[in-house]
Amino acid sequence: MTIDKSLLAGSTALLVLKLLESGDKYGYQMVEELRRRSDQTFELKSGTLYPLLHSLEQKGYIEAWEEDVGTARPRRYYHLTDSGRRQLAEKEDEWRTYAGAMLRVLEGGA
Amino acid sequence: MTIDKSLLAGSTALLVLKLLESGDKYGYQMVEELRRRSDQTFELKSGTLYPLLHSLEQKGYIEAWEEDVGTARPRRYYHLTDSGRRQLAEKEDEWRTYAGAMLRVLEGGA
DNA sequence: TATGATATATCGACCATCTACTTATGTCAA
DNA sequence: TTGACATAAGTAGATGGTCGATATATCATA
Repeated sequence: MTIDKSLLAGSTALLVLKLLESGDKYGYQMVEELRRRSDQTFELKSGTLYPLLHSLEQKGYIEAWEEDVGTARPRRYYHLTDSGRRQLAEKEDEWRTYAGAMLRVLEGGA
Repeated sequence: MTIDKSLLAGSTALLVLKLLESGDKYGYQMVEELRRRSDQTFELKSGTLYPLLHSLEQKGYIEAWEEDVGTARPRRYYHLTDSGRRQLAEKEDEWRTYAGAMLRVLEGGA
C-alpha cells in the first residue's frame, strides 16, 4: 500500500480525533457519541478505546484532564492539541484517498 | 464494531473478489490491475496476496487452475465460485455501510 | 553480465483489535 | 435486598491481517 499501512485497521484513531474536534470528551462519552453519529455502525470497545487514547496521548495528539464528579471513577477528559489537529487533517485526507480508490475499484474503474 | 471485525484490515479480500468478478486472473496480474484501477493507491504485497488467495480457496470462494506457459512458473488462475459471488455482494454491502458511517462522522453528522 | 520484470510462495515480526475480566458506584425493578 | 444494568476506566492474552525479507526460476534488456 502506498498509503500508511495502518490506515485500514487504524481508522479508529481518525474517528477519535474527529470526535474531539468539536470539544473535549471522556472515553465513555466517545463510545456513545460514535455509536450515535454512525447510526449504530461503530461500537467501539473499551478494550480498544482506552489503550488507543493512551497511545494518542503519548504521541502528543491529545491531552488529558480529570473531573471528579464525586460518583464512581473521575472522568478523564481529552483535549485535541494543535499537533493532534494537524494529524486529524492528515488522517482525514488519507481516508478520503483510500475511500476514493476503493470506489474506483468497486465501480469497475478502468 | 457491529460490522465484521476484519472489515477494515480485510478490505483486501473484497478487492480480490471484485477483481475476479470480471474474469479469471492470476496473482501477479491482480497486483498490477489493482494498482492500475486504484491509481497507484493500492500496492498489494505478494506476502499479503498469496496467503489470502489460499484462504479464500479454502473457504470455497475461489477455485484455482494452472496454465503451463512453458516459461518460468506456471500461472495459477483463480475463478470466482457462486459462493464467492455471494460473499462478494455481502462484503461490498458491508463496505458501503462502513464508508457511509465514516462519512457521517467525518461530515460532523448529528 | 547483471539488473529488472515475471511469477508464486513462505516465514517471522509487528500492530491493531477483540474478548474477557477487574474495579467501583448509582439506580431501578422484582 | 438482591440482582441486573448503566456509568466509567482500565489491563492481559489471544487472534488475525499486513509487511519486509527471502527463496526460487526464467526471460529480456542494457
